[in-house]
Amino acid sequence: MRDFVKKCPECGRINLFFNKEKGEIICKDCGLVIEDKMIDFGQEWREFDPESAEKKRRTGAPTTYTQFDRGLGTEVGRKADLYVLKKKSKNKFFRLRKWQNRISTAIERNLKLALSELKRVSSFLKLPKSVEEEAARIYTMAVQRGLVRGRSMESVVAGAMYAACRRHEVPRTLDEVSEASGIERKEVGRTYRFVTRQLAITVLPSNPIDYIPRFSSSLKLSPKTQSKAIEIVERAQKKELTSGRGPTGIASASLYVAALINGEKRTQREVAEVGGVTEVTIRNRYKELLDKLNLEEEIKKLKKKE
DNA sequence: AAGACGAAAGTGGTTGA
DNA sequence: TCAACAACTTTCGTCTT
Repeated sequence: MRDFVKKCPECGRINLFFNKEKGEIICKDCGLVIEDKMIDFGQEWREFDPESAEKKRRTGAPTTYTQFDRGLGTEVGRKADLYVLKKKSKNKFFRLRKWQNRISTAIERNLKLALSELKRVSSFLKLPKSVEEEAARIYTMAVQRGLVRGRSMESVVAGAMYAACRRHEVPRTLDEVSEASGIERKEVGRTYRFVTRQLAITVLPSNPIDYIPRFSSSLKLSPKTQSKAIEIVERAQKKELTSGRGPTGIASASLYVAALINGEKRTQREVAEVGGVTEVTIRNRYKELLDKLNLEEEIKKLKKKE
């Protein structure tokens, strides 16, 4: 599943992540999508003559959730079409168009607005297209179920974004989504929970490891330290030190320890900053890690060298 | 003087009666 | 619906480098 191919052209790091199901390669560091839409273009049928080929083809324009009507909308014609109609059908034409407009204005206009907001937030967070699609899908379902009532459109968009990130294993913290969307963190969390519950969307508890590449690069730590941190998290997970704890806290503390071991010390303050947790949390996790993982030896070794 | 440490009180959310 | 509870935060005083 995890395949390290080459360097990311954007940030030069090697955190490329190949996802076969979604058909794309993304950089876990900066979110750049390197390869997208890796579809198998082959046909699964054979054409013998033009006639039967026509019957077998069944592709049209691709559908997408980031277009308010999935690119499938039907429009009741414009005035240009009118002159070919007779009087009776003219009335019908106007009636139909009136209804068309009514329906459009209600749901679709809201969707249009929301999706442009969604795109804004998504590009701010540098998210791959597949996540944006997912968020759009979630938002669309939320609208259809009337879950937006009583909530601001922006907050539901933010909640959908957050959920989509989690489902695609490229988690952003609540703080990051909050910053990108201009919605309070509490509110993002609230709508996220509400929406996922109402739509019965299952979201796996996020893995601390998913946060490490990004935190690591904001702290400008070496790849060596980064893999050390991942190793620490994995060891912690085996000892069940991670359940029930906030994943960002664990990721941050692991990075802090890893940096310490490799002599790239960062202050608790700095690590806490990028991890979106407080120093106290770092300290608590840090202490647990030292206690249960006997990392003291490694740190002592380092001290002797100096 | 800055960073690390830890105690204590407060916050928002989950859970179980 | 309410109270108990766990995780995390805020704040602040003390210790270490």
